[in-house]
Amino acid sequence: MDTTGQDERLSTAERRRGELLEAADRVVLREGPGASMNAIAAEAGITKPILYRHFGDKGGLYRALAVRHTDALLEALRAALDAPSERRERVEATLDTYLAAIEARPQVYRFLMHPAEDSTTGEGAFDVGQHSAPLLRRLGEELAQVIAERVDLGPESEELARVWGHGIVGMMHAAGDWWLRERPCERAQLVRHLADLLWGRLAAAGDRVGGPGF
Amino acid sequence: MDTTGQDERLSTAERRRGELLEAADRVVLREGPGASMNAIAAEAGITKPILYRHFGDKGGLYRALAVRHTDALLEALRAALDAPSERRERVEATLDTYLAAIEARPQVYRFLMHPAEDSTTGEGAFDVGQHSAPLLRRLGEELAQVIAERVDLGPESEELARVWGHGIVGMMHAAGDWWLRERPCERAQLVRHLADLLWGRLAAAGDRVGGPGF
DNA sequence: GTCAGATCGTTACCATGGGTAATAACAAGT
DNA sequence: ACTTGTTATTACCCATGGTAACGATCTGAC
Repeated sequence: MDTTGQDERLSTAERRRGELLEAADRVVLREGPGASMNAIAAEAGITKPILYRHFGDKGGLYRALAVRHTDALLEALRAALDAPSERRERVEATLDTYLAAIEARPQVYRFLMHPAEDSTTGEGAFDVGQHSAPLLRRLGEELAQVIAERVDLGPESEELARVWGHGIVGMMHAAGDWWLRERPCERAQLVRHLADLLWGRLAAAGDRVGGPGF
Repeated sequence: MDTTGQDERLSTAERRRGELLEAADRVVLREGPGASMNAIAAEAGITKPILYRHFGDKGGLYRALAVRHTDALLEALRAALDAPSERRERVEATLDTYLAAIEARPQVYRFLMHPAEDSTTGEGAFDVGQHSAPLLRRLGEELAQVIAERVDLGPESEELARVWGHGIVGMMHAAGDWWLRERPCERAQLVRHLADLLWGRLAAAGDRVGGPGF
């Protein structure tokens, strides 16, 4: 990713926009999603109105930021999804890619998923247009498409694929979120556990002594 | 009639707290999670400082509200989880209970899960202490416990159960969220699709023509 | 040279909304 | 009646998103 290099054929406005986004990124990474527009403007060496000229409102800025990171993550996931290996391996690779990403940059992840975080002064923190849902929905749709394209699911293929796409993404997200907080095991282990779940081990497992199992 | 309305002789702090919570509930249901403390106070027939005396800050109020609804939902889920039927049936009943709940009261659901919503004036909307994660984590832990208690998972039982608990809850949540937005099918159908996913149908399905499947 | 007009930028300001003194009613115990 | 503790109110602080009005600067045309 050549974010910093001086791009040749870009209008000054586009260049500026990129610079502003990077400044915003730094601030958000440092201060969390509650970063104020003033702080971002200061980091960029300018003042608020310019930010508003470029991004409309705070939601616009955050959306631009989110899109940027989401694109990067999606690209990585697509690579894992498109690898020429067996299905189980592919699923594990995808899960691992996602988890590795959120492990490597938890701040970015928290920004994308959990808009608010601190409440030092008196405001709580801003959500600004709910960018978490877009990311998850995008991932869900993407996965649904891959499933629909490649897995033979009979007549209800389309519908099933979408349900599964969103379901699996949600599973990955929730498990990852919990794992990131508690770190109860290695990443590889988590990946195996989740793949096992997807592979129907819950259905296959026997009941425990004392009654019918879940 | 003075400000409080029809109160006989009931000045207990707990009663008041309950009344305030109900007023807050009405406002949040009407105006969404972005409801201001002033609005809530007005609905309750009192003023801000009283709310702050009772709940500390906005996060406290919203947390109290969330706990209340979460408790109700959890109770319903526990009933489905504890039914004396077979595992698959139980899983379907639990999924259906959850989905029926969010279908019946989407406003409540959105409040619990998606803190922000509108941005009429100029602020975006407040998250206030992230009450969505607590709900999901609580559900995840609860389910993990049920799984660990009743399913025989071998040596890693504990760990597996927690991963699965959070994973399944996340799957349910994400799929439900998407379903609620797009309504692509009947609830029963969604339940079946999700249960199928949990039952390993993804692993069992064949590849589509043209290459290895996901 | 100088003037019109986009850009790019700043200061000063508004409105909203969370949160908190300072203070007023008012009940009861003495 | 005097004190005391609870309850509620008014009036305020202050941070933040968002904007209007104004200034600087660079470009090309005449």
